[in-house]
Amino acid sequence: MKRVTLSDVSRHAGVSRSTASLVLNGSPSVAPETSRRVRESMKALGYVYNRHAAMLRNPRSMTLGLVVTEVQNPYFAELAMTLEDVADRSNYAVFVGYSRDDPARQRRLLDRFVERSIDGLILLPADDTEAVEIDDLLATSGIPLVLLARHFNLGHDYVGADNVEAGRLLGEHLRAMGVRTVAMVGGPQHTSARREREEGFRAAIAGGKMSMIPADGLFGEATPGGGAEATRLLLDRGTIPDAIVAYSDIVAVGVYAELSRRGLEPGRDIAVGGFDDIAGSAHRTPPLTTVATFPTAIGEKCGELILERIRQSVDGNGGPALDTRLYTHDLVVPALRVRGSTAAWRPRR
Amino acid sequence: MKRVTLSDVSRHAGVSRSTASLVLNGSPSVAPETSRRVRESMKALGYVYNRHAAMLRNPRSMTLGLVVTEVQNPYFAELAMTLEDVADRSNYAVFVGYSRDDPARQRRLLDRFVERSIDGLILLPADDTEAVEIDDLLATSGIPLVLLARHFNLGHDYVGADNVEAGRLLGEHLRAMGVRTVAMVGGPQHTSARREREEGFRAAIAGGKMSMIPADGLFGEATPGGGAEATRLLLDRGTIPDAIVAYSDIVAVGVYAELSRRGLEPGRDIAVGGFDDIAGSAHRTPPLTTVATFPTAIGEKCGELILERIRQSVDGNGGPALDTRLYTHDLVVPALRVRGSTAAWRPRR
DNA sequence: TTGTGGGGTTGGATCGATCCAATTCTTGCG
DNA sequence: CGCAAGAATTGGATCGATCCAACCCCACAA
Repeated sequence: MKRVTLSDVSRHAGVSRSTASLVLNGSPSVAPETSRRVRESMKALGYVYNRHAAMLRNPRSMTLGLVVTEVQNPYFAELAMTLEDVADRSNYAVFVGYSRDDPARQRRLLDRFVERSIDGLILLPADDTEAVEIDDLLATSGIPLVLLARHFNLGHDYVGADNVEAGRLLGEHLRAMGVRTVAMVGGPQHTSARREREEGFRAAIAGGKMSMIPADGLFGEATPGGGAEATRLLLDRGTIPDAIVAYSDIVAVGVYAELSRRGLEPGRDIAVGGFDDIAGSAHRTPPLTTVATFPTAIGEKCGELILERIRQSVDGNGGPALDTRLYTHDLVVPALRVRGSTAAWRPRR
Repeated sequence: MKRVTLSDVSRHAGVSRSTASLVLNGSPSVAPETSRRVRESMKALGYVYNRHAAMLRNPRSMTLGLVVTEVQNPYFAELAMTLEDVADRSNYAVFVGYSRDDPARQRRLLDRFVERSIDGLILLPADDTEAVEIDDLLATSGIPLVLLARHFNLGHDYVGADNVEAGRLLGEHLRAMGVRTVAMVGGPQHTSARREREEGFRAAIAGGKMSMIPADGLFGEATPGGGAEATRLLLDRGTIPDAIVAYSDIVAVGVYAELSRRGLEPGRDIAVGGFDDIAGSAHRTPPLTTVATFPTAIGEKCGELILERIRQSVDGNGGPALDTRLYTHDLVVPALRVRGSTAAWRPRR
């Protein structure tokens, strides 16, 4: 019934507690033979390491915190899974929390994680996150932070897609296709990702013959339902654009649905574009033109970056370098995937 | 730079450490006025609770472990998110790990969680999980376990869909539609879910005029790609069945794609059915007939059950009741959703 | 022979909150 | 007035691993 402790192990192996501890941490100063004996005793007694006890003396918890808004969107799911991969490789455990775009809940999660002394935090910030709050929470606790996929200011490390470039790619493509009127639908209004995609898109079509239908009221949840709803509102306004750009592929699912419901065929009557290139997009009918944003690469880089920051905060003993240090902003280069949803479209004469 | 401790707080408030601790734990025996003062000192000094220190004396870590295979599948994503909801409500933090259907990785995750003394574990077991291994890991550590969505034997608590019933519902529907030949495609071969869905389906069509095409080799990843691949293999065999039953809605995405690629229209040339009723399914073209399996309800019940077991293991001080206790097997009742992918289909004369 | 150095090992103090038994302070009652 | 009962508070021991300075032992050089 009682837990096996390191003392039990050391007694069984005929050494001191200290030596057993050194064995655990793979110290080179312990004799191979001793190490073997201790390791055997551990197995024999069924010893399990008590990380909580260790943590009282040791600054490293080997634990990361990951807060994302949700994971129904396969794009976020891939980010989360990749980050867990990186953590797994480096023997970290991961606390996860879903903010559901609610800053209060996000705050609660962060408190809970800090209480458990995570070594580093990866945050995909909720819409309307109060930057200050996050800032001083982490400043006082000294926990390194990397922002993921969205950012609220540039005073933090950040890894995400180059959304401006992504918007530009899609804009240029549609322009080359001869699209004249276009609307952007869906997506959380105040996020950097939404803003940047639109910004890049506008830049690409600026000065041309293409015009953009104002997006007022066409924002919404990044879900199939949100996409269908926004499309409904758009088409109810009376004019039918040449093309619809969905905030993301998951939103495009709803765009397709609403078009079909009205007897419009996506890709023939209206060109449709998306962002992210999630697993299903190539398998839609018609296959969806989209801008791949490589969540696996983003997750990978984000994971490596937080591990790097943790290393620095430990051996650089958190000096004042923090203030003057240049933050890393890693923007992963997107790639256009032209498929049937735009390729088959022809301008009306 | 130094961490604020409970001693600091108590000194500041002019009480003893013990009293401050009592305040933290909301003991009724401390005077309201004292409590207020201590709480103020905490705020003033910026105290953060150190759960690791507490854990040395206190058996509860207020932390759960959740291991699922993956989360790209929105069905699993919903399970994970709902479980995190329940945990959040009860002030638990959640360790998460993705086994990717790899038993070795699953084992590694569990070790990592046990080391950090989780209070309870929720496991969506990997394909080919060694039951014994899990059993004695948890037996020696005394951590309560609830299996989720899949089970490997009945000697554990389990919450999932009633997959047999789900299969039966879809089988009866197709039978009523006049389907004569049908194939089931996709899904991980050795899981209880796959087996049970097929079992229920077969039971429903037994004795009728309907025949099932053997599924040898038609298993695979539960992804759009896996569904497309299995459908390709099936159709390459030469005969075209009246209906295809996808292991899950996410697999059905691939089935649709492969049919379209061959010029077959899902819902008209071949009826298609799925399982789970994920968010996109109602928005496909044609909308997908499926059996809803209510991941939110399952996650909810699963979360409540593990919390219940934790409560029992604490105050029932882990007596021998464990051996004779009856395990809970909670099967959530599924519901058929008839949509265009079968409703529009008509038998060839 | 004595001194030096280093590989290997050790005891004791320590991290920060909790538990327990003991203590002080009130209040009420015979 | 004395004493019991309860309310509120407290000091010290404790959980289990880590850190640190000290130590032992033996080889080797002066």
